[in-house]
Amino acid sequence: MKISRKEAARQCVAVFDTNFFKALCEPSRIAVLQELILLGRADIAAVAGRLPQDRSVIARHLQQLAEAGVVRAGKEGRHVFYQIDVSAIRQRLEGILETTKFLEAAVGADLCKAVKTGG
Amino acid sequence: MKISRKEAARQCVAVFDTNFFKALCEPSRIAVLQELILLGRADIAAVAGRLPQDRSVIARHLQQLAEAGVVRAGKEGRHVFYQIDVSAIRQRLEGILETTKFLEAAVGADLCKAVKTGG
DNA sequence: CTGTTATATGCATAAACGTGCCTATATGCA
DNA sequence: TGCATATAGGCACGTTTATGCATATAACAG
Repeated sequence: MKISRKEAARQCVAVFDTNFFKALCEPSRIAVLQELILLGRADIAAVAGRLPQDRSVIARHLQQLAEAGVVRAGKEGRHVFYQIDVSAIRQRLEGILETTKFLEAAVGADLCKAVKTGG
Repeated sequence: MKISRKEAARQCVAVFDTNFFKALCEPSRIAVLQELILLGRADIAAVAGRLPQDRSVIARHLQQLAEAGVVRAGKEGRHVFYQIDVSAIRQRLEGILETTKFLEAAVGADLCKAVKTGG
């Protein structure tokens, strides 16, 4: 399907301007995610026990990751267990990749024209 | 191929902790990217002319996008022309998706075990 | 050579964000 | 009820970062 450059730009913004990338662009949150992978499923204290930051900091990072759909939270009594939602991440990435392919089709056609200022 | 959880975590960090996501997590830079898609290939002034920020700000955003491999720069006389590198973005996303699938295979197996603190 | 234009960069400022401390709330245990 | 633990959230502080201005450098036009 041939889509317009304008539509491609709109889709690009819609895909990239989300909390998904925002959540994954911080090294500390990646570290949290790494510990979560190693532990499989763990509560906040268990994750924080393996990282230098304060518990409250880890708790907030996990909240942010959950809002981004990267991890899932499950409350059990006093504990809130987190686990990485790999299939959600994969689906999100597949969607982004699909949009990128549309973008490639829309942009690749006429890259010859160059826009510059008056001079 | 079956990979260990530890190896999956290592790969996850290697993939996510890059300037690629860092470049794409800022709305202003996404706007720059959007204009670049609309214009096809343009110099800094042409992009900045369509955005509220100062030229120098746009120039730095474009530099950052170039360092992340999202756009390509080509100097022609006084002008520096930028264009989005969609195939590079696609290849990068495909690599990330591949890692995510490995992660899915390593993590999905034993998600039953839960780690929590002593209490 | 002079002036104009495009970009790069140093600097200061403001906003966003990560971080840690403290406290409130809630849950579980004796 | 009384106490300990897990989490949530307010608050202040320091760092990062986006932004704009001024200036330097480079290239083109006259």
